[in-house]
Amino acid sequence: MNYETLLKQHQLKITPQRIGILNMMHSAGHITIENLFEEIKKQFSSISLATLYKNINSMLDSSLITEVKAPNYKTHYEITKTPHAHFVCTSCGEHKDVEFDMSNLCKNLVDESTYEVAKTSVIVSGLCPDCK
Amino acid sequence: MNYETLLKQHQLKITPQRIGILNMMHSAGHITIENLFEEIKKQFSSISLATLYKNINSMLDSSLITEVKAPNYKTHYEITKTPHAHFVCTSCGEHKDVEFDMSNLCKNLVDESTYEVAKTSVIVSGLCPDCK
DNA sequence: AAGTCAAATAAGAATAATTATCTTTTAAGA
DNA sequence: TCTTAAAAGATAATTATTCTTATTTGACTT
Repeated sequence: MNYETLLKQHQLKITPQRIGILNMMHSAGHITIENLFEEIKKQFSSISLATLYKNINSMLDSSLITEVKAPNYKTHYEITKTPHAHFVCTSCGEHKDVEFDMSNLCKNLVDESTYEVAKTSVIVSGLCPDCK
Repeated sequence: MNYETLLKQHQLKITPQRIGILNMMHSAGHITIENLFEEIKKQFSSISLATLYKNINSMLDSSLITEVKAPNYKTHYEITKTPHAHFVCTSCGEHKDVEFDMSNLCKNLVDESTYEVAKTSVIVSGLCPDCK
């Protein structure tokens, strides 16, 4: 699916800046605000940091993107995909997606008759294969 | 165990401010920097915010405390306990500990022959029993 | 118990990160 | 096309965090 229709589905206006942000985010996999700004400036030299923040926030509000907040690392952003876990390498800092069935996890976590589970975030840190 | 020996174990100097911070953190369970500062000022009216930040950082470095970074919420801090998961209520904002066996989870998550897992963070959000 | 020293504190300056304000521009529907 | 609400850009304001310097204090030694 392309980003135009994705934005439309989330009732967000289609702008070149937003397309650019989503492209960067997609090719990086996960990216911080500051890296995103660096990259996006290459394409839109006059883009304002405020525009970036505002777009990040509106895309977060609509759940088009997701924030990944790993302990000891800056927040990374990714395009929302099917639920999965993250692995963060303490050596190279890389954030990697890890396939994982969240719904199964929740059954073991809290009593779903008393809690109403909405989202689950699983972040594992350690050494990735390259750094081990 | 009291906080003096806990600090000593982590090779941190015992100061009244640090004892106070740990007391607040313990009674709150999980607390943000700003709430911690509000509370601690009642006890140490002249405490500096820089002191709070520096202590939080040194206690994080030594793993005496742990940061809990839930999506959409400010970072909360807690005294490091045995590994457990967290539940964050999207209605009242409460952070609650949830018993959970992390080591078991990891076995299903990544191939431990290629990855070296150090820590795991599991944060579930939704409605707590009181808000459901 | 007094002396020493590295580390911690306080105060405030400096820097970084995020949000708000205001004007201009633009996407999208009539 | 025209219209309008929303988005972009510029920059100010706010908030969060770190740094600097002088002073104080905890912990260790004698």
